[in-house]
Amino acid sequence: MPEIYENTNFIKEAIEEDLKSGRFTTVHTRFPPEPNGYLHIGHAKAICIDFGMAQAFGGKTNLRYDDTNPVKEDTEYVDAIKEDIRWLGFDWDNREYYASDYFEQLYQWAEQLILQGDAYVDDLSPEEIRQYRGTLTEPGKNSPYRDRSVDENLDLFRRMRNGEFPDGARVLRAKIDMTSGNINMRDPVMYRILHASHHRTGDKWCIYPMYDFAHGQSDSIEGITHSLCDLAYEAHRPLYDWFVEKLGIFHPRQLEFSRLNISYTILSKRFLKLMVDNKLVNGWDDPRMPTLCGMRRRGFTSEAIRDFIDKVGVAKNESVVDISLLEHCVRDNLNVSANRVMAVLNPLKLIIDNYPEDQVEQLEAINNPEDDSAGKRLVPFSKVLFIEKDDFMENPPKKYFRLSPGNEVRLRYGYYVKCTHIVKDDNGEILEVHCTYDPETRGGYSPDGRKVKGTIHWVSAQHALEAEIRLYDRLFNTPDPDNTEEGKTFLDNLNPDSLTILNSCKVEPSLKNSLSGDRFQFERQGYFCTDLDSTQNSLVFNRTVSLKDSWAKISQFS
RNA sequence: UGGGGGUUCGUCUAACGGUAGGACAACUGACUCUGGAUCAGUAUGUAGGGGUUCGAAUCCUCUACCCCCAGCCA
Repeated sequence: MPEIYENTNFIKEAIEEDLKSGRFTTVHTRFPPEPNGYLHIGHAKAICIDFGMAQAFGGKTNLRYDDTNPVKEDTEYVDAIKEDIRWLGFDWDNREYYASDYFEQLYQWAEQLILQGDAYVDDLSPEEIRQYRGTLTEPGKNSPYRDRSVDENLDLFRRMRNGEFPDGARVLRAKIDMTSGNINMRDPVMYRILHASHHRTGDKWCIYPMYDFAHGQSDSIEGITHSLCDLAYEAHRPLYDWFVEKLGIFHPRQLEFSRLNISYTILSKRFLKLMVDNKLVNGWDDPRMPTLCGMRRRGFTSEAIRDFIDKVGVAKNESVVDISLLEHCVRDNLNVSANRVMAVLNPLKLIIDNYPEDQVEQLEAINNPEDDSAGKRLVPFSKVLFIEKDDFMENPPKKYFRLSPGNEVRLRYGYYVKCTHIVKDDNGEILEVHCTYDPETRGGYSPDGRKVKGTIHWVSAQHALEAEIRLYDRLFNTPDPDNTEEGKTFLDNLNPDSLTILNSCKVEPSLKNSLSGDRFQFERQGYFCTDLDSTQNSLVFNRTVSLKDSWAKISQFS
């Protein structure tokens, strides 16, 4: 498992104190996803914290599905979630649990609370319960069914289990305090009637526990010492504590941290699902999605994501992390791990007039200057090449170091070439750039020591492979997509240019056998990976992230 | 105008009564066969007011602002 969380944070400090004080002697955490959707990078933060904290103290982490609501959950998600956690680099050994494993125990505990006079069956309708609950500023009032006898409660609850009542007819409630300032303590619902088939227990149950009655006790059963969750559950902690205290069972400690937010990004299962369902993106694993499967397909490495989560830190401040930090982490990781390769996205023909017609040279190129062990490769060179359209300008501005009439540049790993003239079509569009090369500069060095300012990449026309290249950009064009004016939604902030498909790109022949998931740096362009759709005869690459481009910055000011 | 949290460079995050530090972003410059990478440097911050103290981001107090809670969701 990856090393993570060498940095300190308030949770780590709290755990240290607990160990020191003897409140706990070991550290055991859990990651509790609900199997109702795909994991996104917000979950990655929780995963890294849950597993990372346990690991920091030599403890364990359980995977536990929080599957208490059969109408929303599906086994489809169970496997996807496991795959994503493993991909991220974490392992729960054989400790794969389900809240539904504990349904019988939870039921018994519910009866115990009834026997203790701490729970009652309520016949109020959902609407009435809402009314009786009061508001944020007014206390609630007791249900007329609140003072039923233990025997009656027990009888009714057993009949709820037996399926004698329709959905919504009754609920089991904790008897706490209808006047509490904390609305969660105003006799919260423990069980509801749901005649629905559960993905694991099938039709065995028609009553299902609520989150609040399931989570803490599940933690307790598993011996979880530190139950780490997001700030939303802070107001539920008194209830969490209340249940385990009343039941007299092992009492884990719940600690809350702020969830991850990223600029130009939406991290809401509901919104992500909306985009998938409305085909605004091509599925959960669309490379533009912040889902782990989407990011994986995009070419992100799990190392980069873990590094990002680590750099973001753990605190209680509600914060929005700049997406540029994520991009930095991806570049940082890919820079040292991805092999370099030459690819021309928008081809322009470059003809070397003084190069022998049928000659082909194999030029040596370095695979990764950051990693000697990556070795070298040979790239074929010939008279007719493709270069990037952007790398030629007929009337260049100042500080443009690339090819232009009369100017000399270096073809990477190749020769110095000097532009002599261009050929245009009737519309004035440049068809060919002609140049001459200096045979003395093979490999990219000149014996007379003269310097060229620019180095451009190229692909030999007769050896080039055709490829489709998908350019991805941020999905939204505003930093806070969900913050919209009246009458608009986050969908109005979708970036119409988040996907650009380039169809006749030219890539060097070494890419012929690349496999889905392979990552490369296309020199001077960015990091790319071979897409799932790619085949040997029809190559497809995704742009993971562009390289930092200081020319773009210079040119935008001139 | 109930309850619970929060507020430190543009953005995240440290500092636990003793020089406000790091990362990303930005801007200089150096170097470079990727206008990449790397290196060096610059600027920017304790929400506000009182108080305690030799000394306060840190302790006390008042104020302001932000977030969460009124699902038979999690």
